[in-house]
Amino acid sequence: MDQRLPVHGAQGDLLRLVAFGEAESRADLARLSGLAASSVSLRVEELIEAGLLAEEGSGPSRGGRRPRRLRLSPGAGVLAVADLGAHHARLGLLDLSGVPFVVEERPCEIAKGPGHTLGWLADAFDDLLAAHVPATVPLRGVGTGIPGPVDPATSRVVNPSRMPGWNDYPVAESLAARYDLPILVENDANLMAVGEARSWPGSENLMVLKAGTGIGCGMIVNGRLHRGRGAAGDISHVPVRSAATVVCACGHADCLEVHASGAALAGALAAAGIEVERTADIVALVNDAVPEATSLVRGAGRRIGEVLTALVNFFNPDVVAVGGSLSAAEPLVTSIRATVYERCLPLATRDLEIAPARAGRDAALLGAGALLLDAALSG
Amino acid sequence: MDQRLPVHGAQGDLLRLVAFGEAESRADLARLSGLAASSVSLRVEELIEAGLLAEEGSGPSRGGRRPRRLRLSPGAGVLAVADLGAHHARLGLLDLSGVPFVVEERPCEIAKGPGHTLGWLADAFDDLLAAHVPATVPLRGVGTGIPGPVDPATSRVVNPSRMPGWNDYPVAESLAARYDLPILVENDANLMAVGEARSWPGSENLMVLKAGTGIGCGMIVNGRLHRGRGAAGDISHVPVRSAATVVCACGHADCLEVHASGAALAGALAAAGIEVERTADIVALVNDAVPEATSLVRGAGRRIGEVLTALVNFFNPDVVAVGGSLSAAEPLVTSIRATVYERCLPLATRDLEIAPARAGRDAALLGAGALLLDAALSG
DNA sequence: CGCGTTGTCTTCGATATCGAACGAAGATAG
DNA sequence: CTATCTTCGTTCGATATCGAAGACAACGCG
Repeated sequence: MDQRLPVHGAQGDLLRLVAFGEAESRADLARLSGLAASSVSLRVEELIEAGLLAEEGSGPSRGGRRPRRLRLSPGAGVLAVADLGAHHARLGLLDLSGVPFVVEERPCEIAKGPGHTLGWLADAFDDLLAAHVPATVPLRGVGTGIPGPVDPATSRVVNPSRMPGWNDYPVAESLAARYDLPILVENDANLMAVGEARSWPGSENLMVLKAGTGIGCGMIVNGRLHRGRGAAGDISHVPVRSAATVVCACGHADCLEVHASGAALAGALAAAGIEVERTADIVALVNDAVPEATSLVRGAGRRIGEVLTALVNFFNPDVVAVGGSLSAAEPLVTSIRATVYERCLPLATRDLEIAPARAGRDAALLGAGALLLDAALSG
Repeated sequence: MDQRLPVHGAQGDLLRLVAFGEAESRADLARLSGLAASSVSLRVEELIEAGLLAEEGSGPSRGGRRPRRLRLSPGAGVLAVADLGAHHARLGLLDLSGVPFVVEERPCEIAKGPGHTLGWLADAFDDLLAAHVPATVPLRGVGTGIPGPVDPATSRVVNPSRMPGWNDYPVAESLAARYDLPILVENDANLMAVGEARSWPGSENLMVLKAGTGIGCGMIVNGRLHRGRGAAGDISHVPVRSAATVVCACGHADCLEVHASGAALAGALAAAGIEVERTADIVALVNDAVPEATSLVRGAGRRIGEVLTALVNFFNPDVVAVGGSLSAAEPLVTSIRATVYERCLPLATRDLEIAPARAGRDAALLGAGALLLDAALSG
């Protein structure tokens, strides 16, 4: 059941082009890969031989002979990916195009520690695989998102604020012990950014904001995830202006997180006598036009926009995509946009799009799939 | 005198490795380029044939046969580069390793407009070439830094704040009309960042601050300059907290520039009855321990540090290098460092170095050389 | 001084890629 | 329906890269 993809050299690039939907024929592949048409034919032949690609009828003519359409072979393999949250995990099985064919959400307490959680996760994967994947179809990679910083050099969790027991735990090694496969461990906001980036073709530089219970951000530079030393994108503790001084768990005052996160809004609503349990409840209140909630969300948007102003001037992205559960509240995006456009350099906002995220709830799973495929297809 | 480098394919990579001092022998080249030793020998042979490389004695043995040391041929060519400022231009001639062998500073009023300035620049280049370069040595590239935003797609100046008449002027085309060669036009802070980056081997992600009369910043991501859409790095109009409200030329209040630039400090000193002409005078005052000057520079450092806090958390670089004429005032770097370390996430500052720039006054010229070589050697 | 070791560079056959030419299959026009 | 053009895919000789083996050159040690 466990085996690495038997690809070498240019084969990986070709497979990737087909998997990501960029190429559908040998001619497409030749154009996009830069290889000679003859070389493409040879490689494709090998990939079909290996059971990874399949020919499937013919495509539409573009004025000449019809192309013979190429697809990933359905039996080529699957990826198992997850997005771990504080109390829930989102699990998915993807085909080698990175398209999910099963997605489930299961309760899971990350605070129970890494040993317990990762064991549970692997069991859940095995469970899903047994239920939805024939034994003949091999598992090709395993990946998970983590709600905390991940050191890209070691794939260990570092200084997580809400994951007791996880600090410096070798997550990737733990999974590798159970699966002899490419393993991916990455911060959840980063995965979301990668997934979201695929919904913005043509844009090479993106900021993807995750506004939920907490605030996270992922950064795509030149089409690739920027990790820095593992902390990149963490804007939750940037100081913001505010009338009242609120101290954050990090020890500093007036971090963005204590003024604009879903948790902070829930607190403020509670102080106003409105109890909410989860961030989705806040969105519901806004959609019901409860003035306190709307006003609070607007304020959060302005605070976030203030922070983004500096970042947009500095990074000058093509797109700022706003995702996370709180982004379903329309005033959030609106007020972020207003603040950034008002205060940024015209040059920086000239071609800037600030918009709700497009990739939906599975963005992180899609991102995990994309990164896993990248890893598997360049080996 | 004008001809493009006659290199194709892998030759460029090899030449680059020798030029940048990373390889000194065929064996080095084989290791670093990933090519087979036999292929390297062939390519090197061709490059020697073409007069670009030369063998120069033998290097030190590492336990076996001595390597035959490779160097760029002295007659291989030169690059002409400049860094245009408001009232001065710094001009240099570089060999193909990017090492300057002539550097001059000449007065030049950029406000006279692009036609005049670029004509003057080309005359100055011709002048320098005639004086220092034999006619047999060809010019291989021309580049210049500009104190304003440059659109990377078109190499035109866009919305420059202090360059009347330059808006949307096709600088690269204008130079190309006079030189049939690779042409480089880039923002001055970006060039400085590229030059500085070469002084930090091993660091892939850098922020390079240029603190002078104005405030600029360049960003190196993954070892390469990040341009965004041409505005990346422009932090001069990020709002900062301040007691007094000062309106900036951009129309907004309390931009970093009006509180922390050399120009702003000069203004504040004048208000205190101390007249200064140039930023260097401020540095002199600080070094003479004039309390008003030192205090103002400290304040500027804190303001800059505040802005950097958000950027460092977000970008998570390996190095923040502080350059520009004002950086010679030691309290500036000290107070930037103190502010950033105090307020940033520990994870983001764990491996962060905040230090004075290492590349010196020619950083921008070095950067221009590096980018020109990159361009010339990948064609 | 001889000899094994280590590292550098070249020779040469094996292999992979390229690119031009060709055949296949369909669109378009008269 | 035929002629012509376009695109797709394959065949095949020319070319470039590779990699193993060997020649070369210096060092260290007995």
